Amino acid sequence: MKEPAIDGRSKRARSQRKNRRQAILEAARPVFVDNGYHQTHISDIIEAAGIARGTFYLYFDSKAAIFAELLDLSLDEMRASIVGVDQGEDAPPMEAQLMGTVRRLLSTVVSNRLLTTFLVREAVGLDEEIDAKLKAFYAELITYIREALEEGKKMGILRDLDSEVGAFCIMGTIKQFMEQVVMYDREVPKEDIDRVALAVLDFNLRGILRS
Amino acid sequence: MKEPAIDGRSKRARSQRKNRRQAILEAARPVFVDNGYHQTHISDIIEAAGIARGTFYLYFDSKAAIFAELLDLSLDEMRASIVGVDQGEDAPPMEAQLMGTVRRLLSTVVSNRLLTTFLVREAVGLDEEIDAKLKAFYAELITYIREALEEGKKMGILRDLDSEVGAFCIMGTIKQFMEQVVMYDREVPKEDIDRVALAVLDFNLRGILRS
Amino acid sequence: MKEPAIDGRSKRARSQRKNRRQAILEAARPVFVDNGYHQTHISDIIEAAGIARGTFYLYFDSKAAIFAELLDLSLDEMRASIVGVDQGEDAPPMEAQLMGTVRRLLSTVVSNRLLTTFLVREAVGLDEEIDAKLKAFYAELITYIREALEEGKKMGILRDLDSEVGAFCIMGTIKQFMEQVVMYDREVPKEDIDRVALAVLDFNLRGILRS
Amino acid sequence: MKEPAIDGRSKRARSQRKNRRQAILEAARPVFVDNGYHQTHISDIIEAAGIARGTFYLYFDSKAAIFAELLDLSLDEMRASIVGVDQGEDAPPMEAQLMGTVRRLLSTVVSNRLLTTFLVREAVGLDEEIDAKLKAFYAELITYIREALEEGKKMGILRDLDSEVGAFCIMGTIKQFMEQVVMYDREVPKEDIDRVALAVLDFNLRGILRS
DNA sequence: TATGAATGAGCCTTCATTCAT
DNA sequence: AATGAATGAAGGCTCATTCAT
Repeated sequence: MKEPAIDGRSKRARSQRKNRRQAILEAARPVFVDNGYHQTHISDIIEAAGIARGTFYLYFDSKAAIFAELLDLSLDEMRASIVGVDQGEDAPPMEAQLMGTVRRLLSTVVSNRLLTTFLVREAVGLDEEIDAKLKAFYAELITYIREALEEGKKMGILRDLDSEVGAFCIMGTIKQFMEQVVMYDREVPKEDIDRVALAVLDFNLRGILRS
Repeated sequence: MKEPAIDGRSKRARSQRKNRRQAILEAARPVFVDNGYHQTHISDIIEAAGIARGTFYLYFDSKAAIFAELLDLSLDEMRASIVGVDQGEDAPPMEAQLMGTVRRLLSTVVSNRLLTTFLVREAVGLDEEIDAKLKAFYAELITYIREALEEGKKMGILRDLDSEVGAFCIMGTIKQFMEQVVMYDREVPKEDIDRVALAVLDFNLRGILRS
Repeated sequence: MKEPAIDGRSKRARSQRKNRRQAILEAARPVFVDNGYHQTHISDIIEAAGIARGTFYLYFDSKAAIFAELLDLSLDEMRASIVGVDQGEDAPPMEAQLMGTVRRLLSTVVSNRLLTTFLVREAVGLDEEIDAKLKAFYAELITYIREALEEGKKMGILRDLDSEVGAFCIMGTIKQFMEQVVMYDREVPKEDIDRVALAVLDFNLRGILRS
Repeated sequence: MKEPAIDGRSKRARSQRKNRRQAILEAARPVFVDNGYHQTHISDIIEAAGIARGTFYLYFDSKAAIFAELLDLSLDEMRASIVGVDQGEDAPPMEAQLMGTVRRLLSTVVSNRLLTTFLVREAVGLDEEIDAKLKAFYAELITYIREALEEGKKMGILRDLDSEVGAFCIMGTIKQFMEQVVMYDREVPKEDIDRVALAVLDFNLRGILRS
């Protein structure tokens, strides 16, 4: 008869613990984005989260730890916006799929400026571990693009270009798009996004030369 | 007869002063590149330069100041590797000029990894002033590219794309190239550079689609 | 008929409370001995005792309080191993009594290393109150010895030495013995103890000079 | 011609540096003695030394480091007050030599209460390294005493006792003497010291029994 | 001009204790 | 009585900058 009480308490506790963690994470994110990693102090985070100094350390090991976690969350959100190209028979045409991916990616970027800021401005050169994560993420992305390119070549859709170089060029156009979004932090209307996403895709598909 | 002597002396003094500054700058650059801005301490710089602590502050106002100056130098080197597209009558064809610029740019990047590291990894989010400089540089570059694109369109060489988007896409491919160079800091043979430079140019000109 | 029940309940409660206290004390002792006062944290104690943080403070006012209590227990155990020298007519000879005391003391020390560690290594310079307790205990011991010495002199058994100095010298030999035991925390066989106890007694009785 | 100037400067600097170190050490010693290691904060030391926080760290790596150095100094002072027993032919009689050593030791102890406090009250259980130093010192001392005892036995001056036990008993009487001095920190007149030193020596030589 | 000793604001982290449940 | 999340004071150490020589 005691068990349920204990369970209840600990369940509540566990849930609250999760909430608290979540709340601190959410409070910390904009602080990091606004001030940068080095100019963000634990004081800023706990003030934003409305908690005491010690409380912070109940949930996170260190400043680096909470930052790494935020970065992971961001990377996962980005990953989720990319889905593998479907190569099945009835799959939509490759071009449409790529368009979808680019559009989704750019949408994610635009609708989550905090995340983007992390990826392009904050998380570089801070820490071995953090650097490694970013590097891995980008490598992952480039591999994904390269494989899509090779598949496209095999299918005869794409011309015979250097997949490696092609992949990082595409990667570059996407990252630059992210930069632009972060840099001019005005609201971007949906139509604009669509227009730009299309233009970026168009650029990548056909280049700048008059055919 | 004294005046000239004095002049001479002060000229020599001024020149020595300039040399000293230069020497400190050159000593500091690799330190910043290797350790990153925050992990570079004044101690590291003065040790590398072989000067005393106080001496450093005779030549530079602060750590941020010497960094900003190094950044400026880097940006100028980059600028020097880009020359305006010649629109005169006897000018070489636009395509050749663009190719030349890209090739020069990538060469500069490769032959000066320190500089590149600065631009892509170090100088971001450190300081309002520094950020502004970088932002201005990239804006400048994008403007330059956009104008070249518009010129190309007017001349009928380029197709009718969104110059704005086209410009930042090209910018993105170049920056990504820089990243790759920095990331894999192995020696890159000249032929490889040329090959990749060509591939990047090709990508930008023709995209990935089979025509 | 209710009253007794209530009494019974509260008696049981009181008894449980006492048990809990006892359990915490016993759990804390080895922790303090192993880690030292400052390296022992409340976390260590409650983990060892299997109780919650708050529970600890239901039974003890503070870390210093539980430590002081442990020290008191240790001191009492030590005191119990010393009994007054019997000066009655049919009492065993003084020498035998002293021998007994020393032997008992050393035995206590050896069989209770935790206790000993407390007395010689931990409980020094921590706290005014704790220091005072130790000081009082040792003063008590010295007084006891001094009085025994004076009695011995009166009885003509002992030579005419400075009782004060003699007392603290004996005290010193005992404490050093304790140190040795603590320092080399290997198991010491009973015979060894006896041999060393005898040697210590012999030293104190006859000194080192060839008579 | 520059060399002397530089030398002069650096010599002065080095000398001042030494003085500063010395000054900080001397300022820190009583602070440690009065407050104990854990209750001594860097703030206390720099206040006592009249220096800034950072200055402290120019001369010492950490709080533990300055403490260890003070301990070393104390141990060396103690060592210096002990000289090997001279076993040459014309050497003064062994007994006189021992008496000299004991007297010197006790004198050192009395005239340097700070030092003694370190040895008996402060430097225990603080730190692996510090503990090791103390342990080594006492082991050294015991070895010294034991060898002297064995020599004495060989020479027929001392009776056939257990040298090991004898050594630590003597050690114990000395340490206890130190304790007493520290505990009652009143001024002790020279005659008293001599009287007590004699009494301690007498105790160790002849024990308490009427021969 | 050059030196390098001195400065001190600032920051992360720990941990004994409290208190709402 | 028991729990454990929350608290916040406190402290050791760093490092860019200053300044007397």
